[in-house]
Amino acid sequence: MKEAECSVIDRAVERMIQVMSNHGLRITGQRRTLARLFAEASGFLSAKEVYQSLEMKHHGLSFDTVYRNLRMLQELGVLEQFNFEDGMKFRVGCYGHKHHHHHLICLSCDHIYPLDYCPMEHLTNLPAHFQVVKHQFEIYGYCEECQQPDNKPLQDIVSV
Amino acid sequence: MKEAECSVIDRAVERMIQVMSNHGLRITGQRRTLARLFAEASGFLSAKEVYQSLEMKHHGLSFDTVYRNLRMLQELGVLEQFNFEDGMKFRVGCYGHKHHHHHLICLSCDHIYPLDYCPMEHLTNLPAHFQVVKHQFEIYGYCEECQQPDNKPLQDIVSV
DNA sequence: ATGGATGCAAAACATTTGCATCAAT
DNA sequence: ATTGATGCAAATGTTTTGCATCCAT
Repeated sequence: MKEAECSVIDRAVERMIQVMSNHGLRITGQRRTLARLFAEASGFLSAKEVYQSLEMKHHGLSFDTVYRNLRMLQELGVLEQFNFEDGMKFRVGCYGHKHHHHHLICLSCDHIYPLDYCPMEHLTNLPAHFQVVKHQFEIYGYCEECQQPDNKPLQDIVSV
Repeated sequence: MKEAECSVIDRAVERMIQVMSNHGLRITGQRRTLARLFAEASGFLSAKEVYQSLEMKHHGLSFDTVYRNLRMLQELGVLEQFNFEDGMKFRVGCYGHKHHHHHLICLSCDHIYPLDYCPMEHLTNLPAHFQVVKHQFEIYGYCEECQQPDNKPLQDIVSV
């Protein structure tokens, strides 16, 4: 990893730690590792993936601590939380990214690809009195490596 | 309920039952009630809601039967399945509707409002080699009745 | 030293599976 | 009568909670 990238990540880590500290929370080793994990992560992480990653450095780690810290970081606005096909996942919030974007998700290998398109920017006929808080836009399918002719969904072959 | 609507629903029920029958599945009383429930439902239903609804007519109903039948109908393409904020929900598939659409979901009262806009129709820069199977687009916020100034998400008041 | 963070155990909740029985075909 | 559908119980997986202990402040 290049030095420039390191300092970007380091700054992201410090920013997350600062938020926790500003809120009177204590900076434990696990929270430091957790912050670094998300600063370095390119995409979304599930609670299980976070656990498995932290557990390498912190033996005897328990799942509830992971959940508690994920929830805490989400409530502080540091992490974003989204329901995917296979469960809840987390990533650093929007302002930690260059810009807002969405994702193509491969149903076969679970890889996530960024999509530089946001439907909210193009949406015209939104009802006037709905106060938008957030939105979710995900495209599911098969990436180049995983494309197979027999990956066709069942709907296409059922006659109704 | 008007007669015309009844027959539309009746036809929807018969169509669903026909699909099950065509696949060699047996038409039990519960499956008949289940088909009618979804034919009459306007929006999405959770497994729990389905259970509670069926349980009124079928005493001693068990949850696993509900799950088995929901999964079966989803695999047959009769039902669509989506992960919402508060868990998995089901509704009759697209072709059972007038046309494809998305939803505005109220975070306060859980009501779902249709949105006649599909981002896939306007999407221009989709990577060439991604084979799209399905997509998800939901807007979360507060509907007219539920709007409150203090419904602001935490992110807006946290300085990072 | 104080109070928040942790690990442990156990609870809560949603979903799935094995198996004996029951009922649609 | 055959075989799939059901109810029951128990297992599984995920997330939460209570509590004693530990450690960052």
